[in-house]
Amino acid sequence: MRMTRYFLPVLRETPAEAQIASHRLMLRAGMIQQSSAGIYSWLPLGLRILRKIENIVHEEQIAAGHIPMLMPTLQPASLWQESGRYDDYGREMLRITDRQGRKLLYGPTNEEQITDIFRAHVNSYRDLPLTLYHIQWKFRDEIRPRFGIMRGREFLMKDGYNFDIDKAGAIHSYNRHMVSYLRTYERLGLQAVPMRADTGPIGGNHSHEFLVLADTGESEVFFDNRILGNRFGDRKLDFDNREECQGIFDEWTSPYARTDETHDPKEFEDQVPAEHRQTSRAIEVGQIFYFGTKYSQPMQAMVVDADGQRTAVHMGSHGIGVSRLAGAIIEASHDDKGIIWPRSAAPFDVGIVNLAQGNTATGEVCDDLCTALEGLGMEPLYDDTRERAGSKFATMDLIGLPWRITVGPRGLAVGEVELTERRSGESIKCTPEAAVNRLRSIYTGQGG
RNA sequence: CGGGGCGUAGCGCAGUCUGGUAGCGCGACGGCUUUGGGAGCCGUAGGCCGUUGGUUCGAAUCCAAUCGCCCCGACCA
Repeated sequence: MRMTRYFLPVLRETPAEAQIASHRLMLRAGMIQQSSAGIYSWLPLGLRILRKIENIVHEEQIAAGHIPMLMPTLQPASLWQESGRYDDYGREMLRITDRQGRKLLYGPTNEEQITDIFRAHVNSYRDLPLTLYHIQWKFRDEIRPRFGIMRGREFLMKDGYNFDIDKAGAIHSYNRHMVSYLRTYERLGLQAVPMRADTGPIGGNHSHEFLVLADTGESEVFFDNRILGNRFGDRKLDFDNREECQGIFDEWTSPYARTDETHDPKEFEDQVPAEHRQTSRAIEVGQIFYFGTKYSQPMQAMVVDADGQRTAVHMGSHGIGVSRLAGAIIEASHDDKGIIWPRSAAPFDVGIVNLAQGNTATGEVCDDLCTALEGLGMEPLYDDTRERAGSKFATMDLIGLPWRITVGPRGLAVGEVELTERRSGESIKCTPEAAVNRLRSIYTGQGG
């Protein structure tokens, strides 16, 4: 992508309303623009990041055997009256009346909607287990939206719903979600710690939240810091194997880890040696619930079991805040110059900086680099503007692409460009071909 | 919703107390000189001072209402 043909409205100064790093940097990097309180437009760069995160979430859900679909943003009030939540949910629910006087609401979550779909089509235990999910915009009319997209009113969330014949099956679904979420966060370069949580308005009696440690987080958390060494890594796993999933679940949930809602100071002291007790602020980036028959019972989502008896299905729901993850990654990965994207979420893979726009030699090399990188399936962002070097570097640092190739007349005179890693700031000087090869080996593990 | 604050050019702000024809920096645009870490000089464009009503000869400034936004708290992906 050539920058002169792109839309990248970066800001040199920080808008006054932005208090935390992610909000500041998202505005400055031209990722988002506020529309009204807690509601944002996603500008082209921001959209790319959102899509990258979404894709990873999709891949991990599908790997776990979950099935994608899409439900609407607007739901009929009648479904929520059936579950009893139309009155319970309170003022966070945005209620809308259409021209016919029908009551609608902008969905804050989709338990009712999915249960309605399920009960219309599934009648037998033979069709279970089933887990459906979607990634869709949600609206919660927060009392006080803040911190940019971290606590927006409109936000993009992946929410999944499992249907199982009994509690044991639903607990396996719960564990499977735990594993799929751990893998998702790890791919995004985040260390998210599962912590025992309250169930809130979703209800139920079994829930974990996933928290990314960050000073600007809204939650206070208490945990055994030995859990920070846990990595999923590249281990293989059969998601249908209950023991394997339970093993991963146990591995990640046996160390003490609680949010302030469930924290018990006495248990903390009893279970965790003083040198491992840690307290921190953290950002909640996901939550999983098992709630049994809370919705299936009132909404009559029944199947016939192996004995021919009609029985309410056991359900759970599972959410990852996709738009919030964009902010959480920035909170966890930035410096005073700007964002540092992990490769998996970066809007472009590499930035190409032409230091002498208009110079035939540098122009040709930059064009060739773009062609070569695109040929390898990478996405370069080519700064072909007439800005000065300092300004171009500052922009690249701000938007945080993992790699930068700098092409200038001085280096080209000896046949060299410069390949710089954003995270470490380390540079090597090499031929353009060598730079491409280096990136190829990093991105595909091939060549050299 | 309780408490605090703010709406003046695309962005950051001054001017408001003490009423008198709207200013600075950055950015944009044009020219010249520069050109490997946010250049220099000269010039240009851009504002119903959030909105409505009032006081006044005169309102960004005083008064009232209203809309919006931000921060702290209770709620949440």
